[in-house]
Amino acid sequence: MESVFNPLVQKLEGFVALDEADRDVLHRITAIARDVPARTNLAREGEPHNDIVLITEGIGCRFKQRANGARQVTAYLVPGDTCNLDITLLDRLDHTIATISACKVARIPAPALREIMENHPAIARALRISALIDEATLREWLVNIGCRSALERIAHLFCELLVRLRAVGLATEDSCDLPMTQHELADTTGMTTVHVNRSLQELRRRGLIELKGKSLKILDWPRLKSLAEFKAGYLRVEGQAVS
Amino acid sequence: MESVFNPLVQKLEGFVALDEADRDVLHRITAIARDVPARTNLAREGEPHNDIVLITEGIGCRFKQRANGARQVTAYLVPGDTCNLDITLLDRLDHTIATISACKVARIPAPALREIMENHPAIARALRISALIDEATLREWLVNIGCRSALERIAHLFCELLVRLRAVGLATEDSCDLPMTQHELADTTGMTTVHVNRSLQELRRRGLIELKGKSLKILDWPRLKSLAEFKAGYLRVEGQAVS
DNA sequence: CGCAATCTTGAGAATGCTCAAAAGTGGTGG
DNA sequence: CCACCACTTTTGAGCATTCTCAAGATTGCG
Repeated sequence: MESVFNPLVQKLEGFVALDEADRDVLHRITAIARDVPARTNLAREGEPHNDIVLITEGIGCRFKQRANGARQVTAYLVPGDTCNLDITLLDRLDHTIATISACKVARIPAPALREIMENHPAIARALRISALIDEATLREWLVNIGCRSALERIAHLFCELLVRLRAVGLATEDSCDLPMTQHELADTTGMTTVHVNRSLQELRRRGLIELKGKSLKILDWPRLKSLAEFKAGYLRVEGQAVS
Repeated sequence: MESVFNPLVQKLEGFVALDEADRDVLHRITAIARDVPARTNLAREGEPHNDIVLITEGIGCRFKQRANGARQVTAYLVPGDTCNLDITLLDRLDHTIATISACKVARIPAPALREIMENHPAIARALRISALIDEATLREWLVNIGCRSALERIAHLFCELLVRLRAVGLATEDSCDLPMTQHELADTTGMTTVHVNRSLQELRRRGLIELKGKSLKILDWPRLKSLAEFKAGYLRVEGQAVS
């Protein structure tokens, strides 16, 4: 029963070698995941919270909101992603965590996670690496919004998403689910919905991508990658056929 | 001799209670800081590196650079700031760390820091909190560039800088050093130098700030703060007269 | 004192935004 | 099973913010 597909195990094994006991613990954590509908807050800005959130299915996000309603998505959470390792060190959350699509979410009490990290150094190490990658991703997003044109931003986001989903076995060589709306893509890339729409059309017109319903297919990876100036290094996913 | 001004001690004491031994270790770390000229790289993107960098005087930054030369500053480092706590977990750096003004910089070998963190739990805890705040600041910068107008971005950056420098005793109630050029402010806020210049003039015209040489004075904190929609919470500096 | 970097100004252009409305899509209840 | 409604995507037109290019003024360092 332990050989069930598990994005968390797959992700962490990309960073460290896990033994049977490690995998066991991770399977047990993953097993407590519960269904959460799309567009549901998992933890709200300003609130204290005590659980570490782990996504095992679906896509979630972190975001901050301005008084005028403007929203900035600061991260996408894909299966295998956890949030807020050191959460007990801060009293309140500075941002909101929510689902985008319907998800399965495990909530791990902070003391339980601490115990796991103490007893399983490989897991602890892998989770710390994971947190560093999340931070590097955040920096790359800043570069994306700060230095790239609208077209490049979308292209870069799609490259990143595909690589991350492939790393946990949730994408084929060239396609993956894309559950977010154009409005959410706009909130992610610092653009308006209208301009996201026109940029998507331009990417399609150039034969770089195909969008069918909620599914993204990359038709020309080399050109998309080069347009976005995408270098996957910051994601630390080795062994990607096309990196 | 231990009562010498020490921004690292001052910063960490804002998060946890330190005992004499803790302070002692921090003073010893700080003492090894050496002079580094302005505009000097401390660690380069793509290179492995084994030292934790600590700024004790001056202002530094992290940045990433695109092939076309475009640069995105992803963080400012003020005295008391360290970088890359868990550095040994990743083989190479995803960004460059450099000085902006002339700095004093201590380089702490990773094993030495690990030992300190093991023997001084209060320091370990404070440094972890510090790392979380750095990440929260990164998120706030993403909001800044993604959601705010040119004028608001500069205003927000100035608010943040003043609060951070006050927290380590390096700013008066309303003014601080501002060693970065308008070109560097542009690379920070995702704008062009020309537009930074015009935005600064507008802030001056509105009576919000005063810039003399490399010194920034905030003339109307309430209005500047409200223009930028600045909420200092993410910086976790309590006890600020004007937060 | 002179040179290089920084700051400032001007004018025209482009990227991306606003507002508005139409077309398409999917889910729900009757 | 259909109809309706809300949400999402698409399109158009005009406009604003910000960029580009270029040159002149100022500052500070050697």
